Amino acid sequence: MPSKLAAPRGTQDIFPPQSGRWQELEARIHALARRYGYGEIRTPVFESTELFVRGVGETSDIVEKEMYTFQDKGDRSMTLRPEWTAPVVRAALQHGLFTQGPQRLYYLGPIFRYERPQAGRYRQSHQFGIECAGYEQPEADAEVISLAWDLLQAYKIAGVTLKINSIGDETCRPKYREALRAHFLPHRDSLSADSQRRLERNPLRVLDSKAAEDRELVASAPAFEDFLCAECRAHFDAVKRALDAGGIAYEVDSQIVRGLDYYTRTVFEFRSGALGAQNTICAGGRYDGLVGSLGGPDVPAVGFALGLERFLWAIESAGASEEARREGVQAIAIGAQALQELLPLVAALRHTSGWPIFIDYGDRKLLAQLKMADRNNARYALILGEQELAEGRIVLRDLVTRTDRPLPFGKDTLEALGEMRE
RNA sequence: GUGACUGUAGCUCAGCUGGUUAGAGCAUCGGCCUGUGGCGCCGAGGGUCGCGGGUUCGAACCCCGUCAGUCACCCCA
Repeated sequence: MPSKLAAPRGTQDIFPPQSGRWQELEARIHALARRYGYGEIRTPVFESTELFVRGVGETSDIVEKEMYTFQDKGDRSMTLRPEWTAPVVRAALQHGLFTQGPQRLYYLGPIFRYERPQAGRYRQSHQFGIECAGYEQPEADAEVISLAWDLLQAYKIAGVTLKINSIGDETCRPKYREALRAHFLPHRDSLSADSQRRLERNPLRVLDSKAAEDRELVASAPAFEDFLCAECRAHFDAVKRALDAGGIAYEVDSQIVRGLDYYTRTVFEFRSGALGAQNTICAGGRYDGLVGSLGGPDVPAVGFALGLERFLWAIESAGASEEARREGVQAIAIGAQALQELLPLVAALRHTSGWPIFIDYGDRKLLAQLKMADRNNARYALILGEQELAEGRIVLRDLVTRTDRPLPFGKDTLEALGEMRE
């Protein structure tokens, strides 16, 4: 706290053991994506500002006030990635992926948004997401939702609900927009200031409002489901059927709209009741027009983004704090000579055993080093002191059962240790 | 961008209505202990009381400003 150099607002440093939980989640994500046939894409952390303005939408909150934008030395306007979909599409276009048939890609990494931080909201946060491009079929929507579902199920987080909706396409959305306008316009003056503005620019967004004065009007607003064109209705029905067939529990919620401009047809959110005000941990939908609007061919696509910070928070509040397993060996030398003798064994163990090998160079007493072993959560201690040195032995102490076992010290030690492994 | 609350040791916090050299627990280091641990006992180091200004004989405490943190709003992962 006295340090003047602190991490920037809304960012965080992650240490053990917390970093271990990140690694575990990330490993699970990579494995899951692989099982669904998705390959990882990595893109630059910053992009040309124009990409996000065009991709995310000029009137979206992200572009209007949340971007980390700067001029580089060549006087180009650059922006730290506030979301992944636009960069993924850009990269796929740049390298001609869309001429090579359907693409299944996933990403895992940081995003940046200039916002006031609060519980579950950061200026640098991390997202896992997937993009399934090249299929307009509802099976793709179901696949994407199913992958997210599997990840959430794997952690058995209670109180997570999946809400889905359809926000139509170019055919039916204008009609619905008009119906919404007709619904709200007579009561315009009783709406919140924000909603009045939204009514002008994008009436769909009024449904997003949580303002108390808007609640009643929003609840009584017409549902998009009643305005869907035949094609969109058929698509939505097929998505629901596929989810049913997959045993995925969902709830149709006509108020799910999503903040980004590029969504079409299916939109969905996973929310956790265990979190604070920011309770959406995963959200996504279909964006059939985005690739075309970024100058590419007419490629339909569907995807989601999942916030890792919120997901980890949900996992933790589910209370699954399991005891750290004891693992590895604390190599203990007593005295300078013993240390020199022990070092080659430490090196050999690090190369061959697969265990974490801990060692202290501080010339501490046995007792102190055993305490270190506890702190390191080591399973065994390998003790080499004067007596052992003189007798050509080394003591392997099981730190759980507290039993000692003398082993020959020398070239047989590794072999003897190998027998310890199950 | 707006609002509320908070800011004392590495961490968690105490510090009564402003009154001498600012405390505790945990953690760290050392000792008890020439070699058998998570416990115990003893001791040590570590603080511009977020920062700046003001009121006062005197401020960690009161006032103003500022910065930071937390939560909430808007909105979102």
